[in-house]
Amino acid sequence: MRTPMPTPKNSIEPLGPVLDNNCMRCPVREVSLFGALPLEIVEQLNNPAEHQLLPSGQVIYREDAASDAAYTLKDGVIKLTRRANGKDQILRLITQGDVMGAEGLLTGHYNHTATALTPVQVCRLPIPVLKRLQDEHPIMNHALLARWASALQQVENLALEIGTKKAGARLAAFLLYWSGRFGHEDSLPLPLSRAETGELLGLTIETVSRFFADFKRRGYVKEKSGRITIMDAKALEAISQGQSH
Amino acid sequence: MRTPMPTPKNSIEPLGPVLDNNCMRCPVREVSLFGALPLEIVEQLNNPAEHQLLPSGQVIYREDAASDAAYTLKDGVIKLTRRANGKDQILRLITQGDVMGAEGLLTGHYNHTATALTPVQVCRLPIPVLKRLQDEHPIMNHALLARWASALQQVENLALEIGTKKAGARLAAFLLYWSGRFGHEDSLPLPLSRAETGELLGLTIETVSRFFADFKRRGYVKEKSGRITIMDAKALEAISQGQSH
DNA sequence: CGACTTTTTGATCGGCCTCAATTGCTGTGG
DNA sequence: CCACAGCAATTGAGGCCGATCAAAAAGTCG
Repeated sequence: MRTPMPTPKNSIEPLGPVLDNNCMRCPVREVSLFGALPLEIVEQLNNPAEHQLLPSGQVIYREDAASDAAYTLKDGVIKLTRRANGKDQILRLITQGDVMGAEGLLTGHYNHTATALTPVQVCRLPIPVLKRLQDEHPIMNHALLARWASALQQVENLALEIGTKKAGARLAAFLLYWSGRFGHEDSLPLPLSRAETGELLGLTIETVSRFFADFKRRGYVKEKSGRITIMDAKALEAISQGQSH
Repeated sequence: MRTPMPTPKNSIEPLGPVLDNNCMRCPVREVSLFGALPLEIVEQLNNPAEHQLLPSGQVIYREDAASDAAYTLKDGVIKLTRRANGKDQILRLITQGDVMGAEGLLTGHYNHTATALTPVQVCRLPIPVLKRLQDEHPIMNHALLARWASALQQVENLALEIGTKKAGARLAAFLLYWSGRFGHEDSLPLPLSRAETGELLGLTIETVSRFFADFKRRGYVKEKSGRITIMDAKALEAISQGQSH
């Protein structure tokens, strides 16, 4: 259902089967769970079959399904959603280096549905392997703890936004937050449709579209084929704090 | 505000009557972080000064303050809030056996303001002690991980509720959730004011009051001096799923 | 009992949703 | 290269839900 994107965007390069499956050369190894592990352990882990290139729109796992693996995202963007009352709520956006699905370690099933918003490269980590690493390398627990804490903070921020701010302020805050993840570039990918942005912020397509269009009209943001540029962060900042008009 | 609190803040000194400060006899030891520890370690930990009895309304720590300790709640209810746009959002309700403030382990500061909603008994755990336990007893990390995962799920549920449901459904869902925590009793304490319920659910005092009054009129709930009884869980369940009227 | 706070109820307003139609974009096939 | 189909995004009109403003009623505690 995805694919407004003409280009694979963030992909390191290959569409094709040519993946670099060597953990030692993994571009996100240091920031990943394995950053904490000794190099020789990482070498043992090397299992080409566990590296996957998936197309945009692909569902990687589903809410309530039995969990067999956690994933580290090497490239692309993934949404984690849960469904209530027939409505989907995006609870987290996964970007490069993030871990997802690790809740399977504790509960045995996934808490979300994970869907690729762009073509993605993921590293699949079977739960039993993760369990073993956890036992053999206590340091791994620190890494997991840090991941969990970061996830908790993200969701708390989301609840705070949705619970306290109105539509325009939520959208402005989200754009600023998102730009913070790609701060090094002038323009940044925004692989969320209006519908998905709404599912994240607890708004309808139309409301998101209206405020987005408004921001563009005022020159606060530019948008072109799935990429945006923040033109006036100050203004967005003010709006996100409720000083509208 | 809650009860006007005559007392200072983090006073080590227990105000009330003599507490049973022995960890070995602690009613929540098995469910607490210490449940994982060998008994002889727990004995060493025994430090009477770290057990506190605090009055309702007491602020235990504040958002952004440097964190010196985590806490286990032995008895009572505590709200964890964050502030945005001048509005408070309750992000979690802490009940017996829950741990709070452990984020200080990783970030060095608290992510919320913790306020007692009832008189509470807490067990104070200095961060350095926790760090040491973490190093010396890797099993402790499992306990922490489980706590973090549970907190994450709670907040995700909150975000899901606020993001996808309307007022009446949110309130009904909350009442059911809350009754789930005191399932063994027929009537259960609800130590949240209408204002606080609103801060949790992203609603105003008046909206909460209106729906609450409505539920009572219909006989779905009874309320008497801070305690409620769920009379018709089925009906509330239906409402929480959007099948109103 | 009397002062204060909290809750309830009413009336009105505004923001966001809903329904509906138009415009714009992207990829496809003639 | 253009026409067209199929979506996504935009824009408009109207209605409902919940916020806001205001006041009365009920509960709490000295």
